[in-house]
Amino acid sequence: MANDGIRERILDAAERRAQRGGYNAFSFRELAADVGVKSSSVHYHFATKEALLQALVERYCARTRERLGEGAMLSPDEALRRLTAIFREALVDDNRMCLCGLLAAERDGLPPNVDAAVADYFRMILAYLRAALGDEEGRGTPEAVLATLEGALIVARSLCDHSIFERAVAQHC
Amino acid sequence: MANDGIRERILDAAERRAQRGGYNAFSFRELAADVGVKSSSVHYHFATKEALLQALVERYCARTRERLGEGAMLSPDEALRRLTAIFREALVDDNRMCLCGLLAAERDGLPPNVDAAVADYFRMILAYLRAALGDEEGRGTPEAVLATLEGALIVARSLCDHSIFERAVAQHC
DNA sequence: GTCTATAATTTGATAGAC
DNA sequence: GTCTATCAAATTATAGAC
Repeated sequence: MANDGIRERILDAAERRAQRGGYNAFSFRELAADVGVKSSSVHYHFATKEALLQALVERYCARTRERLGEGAMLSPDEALRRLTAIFREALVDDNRMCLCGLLAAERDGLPPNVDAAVADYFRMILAYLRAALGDEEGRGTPEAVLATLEGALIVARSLCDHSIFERAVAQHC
Repeated sequence: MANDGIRERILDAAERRAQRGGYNAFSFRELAADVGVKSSSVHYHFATKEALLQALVERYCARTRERLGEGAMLSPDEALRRLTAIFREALVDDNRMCLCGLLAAERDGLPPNVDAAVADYFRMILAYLRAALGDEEGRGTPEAVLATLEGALIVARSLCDHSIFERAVAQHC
């Protein structure tokens, strides 16, 4: 069950590329080459690019949700630690942006279904933070935490300096 | 001097489109149509798309610098107020992202010169904040302020809710 | 400095054999 | 389910007339 299934491997390749360059930075042919098939085979699994990206964002959102757990059952510190760790990993392991942060930035160039799936991701993160942080305002609002994490990845990647991420999120974690 | 010069009008059109969809979300033909010329005329003013975007980012950076003024000569409150106002305006007036925040997110799909110009923008903003905030840590680090502003635009635009921007940046301004 | 015309390439997508 | 072959459209970019 490790990682078989062409469909999942196509999504893996798309995820890697989309988190680095965005919606228009990769093609069916490139994904096909990554996986070792032809572009028509990619189209067999995903009829359109919109469908592929929608599935990708939904998988990304589901994985994040599983990894975070139930915000209401965690201490504020643990909840923030888990969320920050996910963003830090994207940066440190592979110099990636958050998939949904990047796509949301490109919003006006996205098909409607992708845009909607991205918005759902943000709603999920904000609900998690609201449940975890409760009424304490010492750590900042859920909106501030999420915004800082997204922006910290952008600036740290552009300046090729991971310590920028740490200085940006220090007050929240 | 209001806004004549085809060159400037091309940059205006590119700026509007790039701040909404990113580097690959517009073409020479679209810019030409916006301005009322043909795409070959756009190429007369900017030989390549890389050159056009580089000029665009440099103009964006220079305008922002002029509008901010010298950070060292401003109170921390006034410095933060000015910077926040620029980001808020992009969101409220026209539902735009920060040009450099969007391009930086797409980093791996950018030509090298554009990537470098975007990094210069972030260095400029961070230097401004360092000069303005000095050693006071009460408002957060320069990195945290910049990251929060960039991320706040992303999330607020995706969820079509300007109040998210205000809740995200409230602690800094 | 702008135009027409076009080259060269890439893209998302489809038809049909196997 | 993957392949070969191909299409129609769009893209960046150039040549040359005016």
